[in-house]
Amino acid sequence: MPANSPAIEDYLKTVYAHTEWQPDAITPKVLADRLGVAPSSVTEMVKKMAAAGLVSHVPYGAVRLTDAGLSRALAVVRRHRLIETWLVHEMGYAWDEVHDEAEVLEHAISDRLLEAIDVRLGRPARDPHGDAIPAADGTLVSEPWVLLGDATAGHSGAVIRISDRDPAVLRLLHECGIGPGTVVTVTDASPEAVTVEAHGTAQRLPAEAALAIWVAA
Amino acid sequence: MPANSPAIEDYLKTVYAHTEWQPDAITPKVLADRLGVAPSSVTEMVKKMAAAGLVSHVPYGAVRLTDAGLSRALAVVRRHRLIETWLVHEMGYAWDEVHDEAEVLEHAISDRLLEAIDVRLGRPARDPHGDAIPAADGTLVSEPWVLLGDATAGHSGAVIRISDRDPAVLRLLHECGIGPGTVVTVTDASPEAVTVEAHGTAQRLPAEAALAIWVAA
DNA sequence: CGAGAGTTTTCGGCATGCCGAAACCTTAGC
DNA sequence: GCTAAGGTTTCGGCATGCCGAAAACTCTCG
Ligand SMILES: [Mn+2]
Ligand SMILES: [Mn+2]
Ligand SMILES: [Mn+2]
Ligand SMILES: [Mn+2]
Repeated sequence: MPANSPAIEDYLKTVYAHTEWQPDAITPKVLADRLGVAPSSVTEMVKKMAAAGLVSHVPYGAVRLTDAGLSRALAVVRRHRLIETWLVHEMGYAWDEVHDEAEVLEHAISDRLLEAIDVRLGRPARDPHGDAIPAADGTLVSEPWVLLGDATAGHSGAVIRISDRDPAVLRLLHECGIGPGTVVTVTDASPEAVTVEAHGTAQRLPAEAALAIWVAA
Repeated sequence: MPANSPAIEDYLKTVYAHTEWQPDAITPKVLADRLGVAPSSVTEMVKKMAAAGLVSHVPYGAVRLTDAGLSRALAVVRRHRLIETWLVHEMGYAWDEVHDEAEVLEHAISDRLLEAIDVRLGRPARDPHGDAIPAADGTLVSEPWVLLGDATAGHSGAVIRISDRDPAVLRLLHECGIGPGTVVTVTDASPEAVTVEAHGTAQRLPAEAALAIWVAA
């Protein structure tokens, strides 16, 4: 009946985020891993969310957002990314330090305060990781992209976005001088690692880093 | 065992706030009214907090903060008041609009973000209502004061602080042009209302407003 | 002193969200 | 096709925080 709570907002956000990186719908197991809860907790919560019309789910099947769930998820994603942007632009945070703070604040800020932050920042279209910030009406900017982990040798383009899921990856890329906007050229690609040229120097990126990066197609 | 949670933080803050306006310790009934919960809920929570060493309480008696509880309460009050100040100084809120937002954010902000806000604001000593903001070490500024509701005719002084508990009182005072710093002179005092001269005009303040105002002694 | 009013506590219960163990499906490999 | 592994669900249980009803207590007034 409630249909909204910090817990449900995090479930919605996680289901949505998965679709940004993977074409197939998320399974309960992956949801549980991402959220750091037991699979049995996911079963229960998904059942409640399905009853509330936020996701569709058949027993033993994957979890998909309904239209209502997508719109709720986009609202949470908007909060998360605007807060991250604010922390970096105004509060002196580095891009690899904002995720945990935003993870909590996204559930606590009012619509009014969010609007005030959005205005102060000039209604940004992307957060510090290059993640697109949904507009208040759910609109999203988009550009053609390819996962750096899937790119072939010779591919060249600007980094569009970097997953903020793993702080270790963010720190590694920070040390390499790679961030949103950096132009990279793939010189060698294998399943274990991708070697790119960036700022005129060669960088070897392990698969977990290469799969966290979108490059312009 | 937890000894901290949004609920416990609100209980601590409420017990502390009572001591700023009333000399006697708070009773469970008043605590319940202020928090908007049932008396039985207070009994349970106070028992937990006493077990955690945050308050002292004998059955059927009043509730008092221990040293540990006071220090925890001051930390929450500091958060609340710094957030209110930030909302007014940087986010375009009026002083009668900040309380509810701060009531939620005080439980969500990290120490690091609080420090960044404090620095940005220049480490303010008082919030928009004139409430003293405890320093990170628990230090508090203080000046001699008297409740306007207890003042006698002829008393004159600057308004030091105004309780932010009742938004209606805040709006009334806003319309009267009375805020922290306003110099008022009591021209008539009765149990029902106090008449003061402020900015050269007479204002009749009902008891609930007069009892929400500290004036310099 | 003895009531009665008001306050406080006790008790059973509910809602949310989480867990582990065990049972139950699905599916890939043989 | 069968089986075993792995994913999913069910089930009982726990922690937090809240409630209302009823019992217990305190205190004031007559
Ligand atoms: Mn979150
Ligand atoms: Mn991000
Ligand atoms: Mn609060
Ligand atoms: Mn205040």
